[in-house]
Amino acid sequence: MEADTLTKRSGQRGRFLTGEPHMSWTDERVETLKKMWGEGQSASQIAKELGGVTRNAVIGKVHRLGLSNRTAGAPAAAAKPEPKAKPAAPKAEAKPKPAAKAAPEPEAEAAPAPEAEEPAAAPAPKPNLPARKQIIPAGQPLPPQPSANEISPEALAKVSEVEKKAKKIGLMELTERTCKWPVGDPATDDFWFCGLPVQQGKPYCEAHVGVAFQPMSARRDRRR
DNA sequence: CCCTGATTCGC
DNA sequence: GCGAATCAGG
Repeated sequence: MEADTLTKRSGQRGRFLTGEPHMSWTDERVETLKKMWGEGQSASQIAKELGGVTRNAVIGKVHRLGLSNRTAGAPAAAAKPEPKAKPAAPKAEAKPKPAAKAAPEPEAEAAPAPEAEEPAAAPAPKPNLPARKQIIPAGQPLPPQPSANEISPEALAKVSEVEKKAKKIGLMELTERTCKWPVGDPATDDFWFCGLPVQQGKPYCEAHVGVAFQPMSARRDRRR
């Protein structure tokens, strides 16, 4: 019957949250922060989720809470040489490197997966794959891997065309705003990602979205 | 260019 | 305590 043990919920004033100018770090919000940070979410993602705060605010809070380091099973291989000498130099590491071959980091961007109408269990796209050898290094939610499929010739043509304009970026350059369409063979030097601006809410650029998300109307009839 | 976290410092 | 500005890096 402790009525004041924590009174965590008594902090809510009589206002409902809706675009409040001053978001404070309520117990609830801090909880979310801890949870997401612990999960490896980025500060910007957390900030977006919480709303009303910037990633700077999130980072600042994280540090104040003393959770600057999210070591939780991840190797991290942190090389934390005591910062000194310069007032601004302790900048090294602390970034999730997808190239870590010692431990897969369960970092997921949470694929938005629009169009949830049809059970698109079978991926479809096939950007570029003359041979049958796909050995994706990272074991993360990469875009649907290629797979023989019938796609509108026009869509494919569009892809072929867009591939010429593709930025041809590397894995490191992938962001939520870059088309994540893989091209080529990961095992060769001829592998890259489209990198063009993605379509709102989708992981690929317009051209690749076209072939990635087939309504399945065009792909049915595949009996053999 | 986009992004990441780290730190500083005025509020 | 808070977070914008800044920094340092990928």
